Amino acid sequence: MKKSYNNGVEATLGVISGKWKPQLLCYLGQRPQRTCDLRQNLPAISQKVLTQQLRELERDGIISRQISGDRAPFKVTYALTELGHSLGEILVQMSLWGEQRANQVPDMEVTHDHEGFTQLLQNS
Amino acid sequence: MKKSYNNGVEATLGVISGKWKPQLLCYLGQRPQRTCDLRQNLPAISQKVLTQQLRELERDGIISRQISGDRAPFKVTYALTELGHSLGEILVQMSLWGEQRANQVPDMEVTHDHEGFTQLLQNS
DNA sequence: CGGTATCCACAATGATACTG
DNA sequence: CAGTATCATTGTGGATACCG
Repeated sequence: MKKSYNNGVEATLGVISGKWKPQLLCYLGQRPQRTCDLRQNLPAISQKVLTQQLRELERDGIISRQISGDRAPFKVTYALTELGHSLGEILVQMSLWGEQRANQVPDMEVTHDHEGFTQLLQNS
Repeated sequence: MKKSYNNGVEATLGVISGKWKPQLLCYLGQRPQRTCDLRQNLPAISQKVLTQQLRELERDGIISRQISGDRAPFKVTYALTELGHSLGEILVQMSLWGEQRANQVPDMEVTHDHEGFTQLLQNS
């Protein structure tokens, strides 16, 4: 069945929305990473949800998945695709806007700055 | 309690994510609107959820709410704030990215183009 | 007209145990 | 090491009735 959105904003949100996706995109923007690397960067995520979010990003063409090894233990590496890199400008802008906003609202904080996402831009 | 985000992207998503928020921002970007106007533009939304999403946007400083009339029936008008307008560039970029993507994926369509959001930019 | 209150359905995320 | 299966929990949105 055909997926229909009212506007492009919703379509984009459909790709980057997800509890861990911004962080995953940030880390993968720096360099390709193995599953265990991602788990180390995100200790709080469960195996199931990590796989879920990665599968969705892969299905949407944002990241690639490459397996090496013929038998367990396998080595799986995820990397941003060209389409993934094309999200760079949007993510940087969103990051900057969110940071500015957090600086103006007392009860809000942003723990990591936008630098991670700017690197995503450069590597493209 | 202090709301904490890992990065600015999540903070921004916290503001614009919501089933009807992109459409609400699009319509309010054109001109201020009364509740009944919004309901007419969005026939499928329930009263409860409409109020919910508007309250959240108001709490986040994206829109303003003005009541006129001392007794029922009241007249309530919503309008984008300056902060709301500052989302314009991000929304336009997201809209464009989403449209391009829909053009490349067979099973995806975007029914309204980005023009609505560009008007949001001009009125600021 | 605009909004609230209640109750309900479903989607998204999480915990845990298990597999090749 | 990476992933799946199952079940529990939570959050978001929807249906309906009612209020000033």
